[in-house]
Amino acid sequence: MDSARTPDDNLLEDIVRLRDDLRKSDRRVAEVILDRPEEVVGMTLATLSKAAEVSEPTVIRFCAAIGCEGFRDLRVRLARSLAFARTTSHTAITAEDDLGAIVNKVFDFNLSNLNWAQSKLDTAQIGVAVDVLAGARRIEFFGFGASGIVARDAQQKFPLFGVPCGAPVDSHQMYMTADMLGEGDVAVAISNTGQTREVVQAAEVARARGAATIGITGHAGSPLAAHCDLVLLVETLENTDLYTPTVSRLSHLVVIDILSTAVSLRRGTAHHDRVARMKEGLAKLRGAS
Amino acid sequence: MDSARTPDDNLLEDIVRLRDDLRKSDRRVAEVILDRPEEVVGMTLATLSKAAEVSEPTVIRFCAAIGCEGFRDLRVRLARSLAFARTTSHTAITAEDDLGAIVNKVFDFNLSNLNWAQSKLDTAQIGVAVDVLAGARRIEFFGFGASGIVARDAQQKFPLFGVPCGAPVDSHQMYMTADMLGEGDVAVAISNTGQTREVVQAAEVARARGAATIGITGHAGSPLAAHCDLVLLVETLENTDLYTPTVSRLSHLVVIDILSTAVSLRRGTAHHDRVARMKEGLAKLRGAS
DNA sequence: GTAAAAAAGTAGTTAAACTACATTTCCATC
DNA sequence: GATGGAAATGTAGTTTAACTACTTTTTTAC
Repeated sequence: MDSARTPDDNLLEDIVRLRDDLRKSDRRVAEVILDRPEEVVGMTLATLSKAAEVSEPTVIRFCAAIGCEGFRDLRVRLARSLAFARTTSHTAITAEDDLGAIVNKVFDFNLSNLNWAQSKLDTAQIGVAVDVLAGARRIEFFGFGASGIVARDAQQKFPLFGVPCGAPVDSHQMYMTADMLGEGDVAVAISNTGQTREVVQAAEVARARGAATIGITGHAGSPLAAHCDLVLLVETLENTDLYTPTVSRLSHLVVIDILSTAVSLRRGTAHHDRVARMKEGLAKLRGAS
Repeated sequence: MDSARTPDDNLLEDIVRLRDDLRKSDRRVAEVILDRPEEVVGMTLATLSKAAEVSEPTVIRFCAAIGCEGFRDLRVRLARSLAFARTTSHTAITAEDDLGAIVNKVFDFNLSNLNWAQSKLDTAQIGVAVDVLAGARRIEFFGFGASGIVARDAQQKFPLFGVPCGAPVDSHQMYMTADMLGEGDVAVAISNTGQTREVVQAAEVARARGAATIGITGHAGSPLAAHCDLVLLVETLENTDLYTPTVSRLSHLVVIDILSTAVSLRRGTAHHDRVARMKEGLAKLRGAS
């Protein structure tokens, strides 16, 4: 996909991920960069090598190891990375953080994660999912907990999908709904881990009943992926520090936006006019006159 | 807020703005940069001077004229500017867009909106809200439609808030809940336009009953703002193109993340341990072992 | 323990950014 | 229109920074 952005754009996160496979000296450079990236953007090679207590060629080798073409390229790509987020998934929120730091870290985690998800998303798979959804007689979204929020949000997009949409809220309703699906229906099952029992079960049952099943998950080899005809892998920089918010739901919401928009655009003029009219009425309800 | 990233750091726009006041030769450099900025990021001074048909020192002078500390600084700031611009430069989604373009536009609308919201958020107001929420006996979140999704998400954060939290789902329950609130309770009312009748009413009633009211809205002068003790203004780049997704809900979700995290960090060790234990159990439910 | 490979540093070279000075162009005044 | 001064711009050279080549040290495998 020529217009998709590449991981080049999130160098900080690349450094975090590659860190364990780097040479010992390279890791010292990495630590300095991760510790104070905004400063490093303005440093010379000599300054950075001193800060990391390695030689200049070692820094050059570090640049090559992380995929940069020299130090100049490192600086440019780091600046680009910092435009998105100044912290990485490895940064914890602690009780020592003042409110400003909390605000920035929470935003940056989410920004960085969205950017990461975008760069890793397989547009061809999205295209297949759009085909399936555009042909659906009915769509049911299954999710629990944070993914339940995404499922409910997706259901609200039923005017864009252009067919009846549901999002059952408890595990019994989920089972019942899945069981009543059949040929021509689509089940979209959402779970970042891909292991939430109720969601996996719903996908399994829906599939057994003849519905097409689409999984939205962060884990390709998960039980959910195994029970779906199609998997939309939404990679996430999730980290498990106690106070780091669950960021996957935002990228899942964006994927829902994409699916609903793309399906809607498939529908043609009558649908388009109908959606426009509905949005106009909704704006009145919302009071945006 | 000294550590907030602002869209002010946008060299491309600076160049456009300053262009008419630049020297003639400087304008030739500006034209090359504006014509092909992505290339310029990777150029040497010599290459750029040739492309602009000026001498090298003239390019250096151009750098100084636009506020850069030399060519190296120009390159870094241009890279940063481009990273911002890439997320903000999209036209409306139309039926002519291929799927790749839709994917990028949807992501970029959301990314640029989060960036904007972050830069405009008043951290002092967030701090006041955190104080109020940390002292609440009970918290109820009110939202409808897309904001209903946010309210439900916020309610799910009750372990972090550390007090009972609710998010009534229909207008009758919202009214009943608001009416039963009292001194010591907090009502958080969420509406991007600030004009959704049911949400405004809930805030009004809750406030009349003695609850502290916090509004999360994109519009400072709205009816919702008028009925709240405290307003968290979450600015949004919302646009009303038919197929541009409702991006405000993502920034509202991030604000909920911030509030819940900050309140949780206020609670102390016993709460901290309790949250940790709960998250551990939840991870098991989610299957992340 | 030994040899080979990998890692890392020193020394030097090259390229790039920048400064100093000279030349050209433009503007204001008569 | 001519002249002088200021501003703009370029040439030439210097300095700095990035990088390469080779040497030394450390690590790994047998």
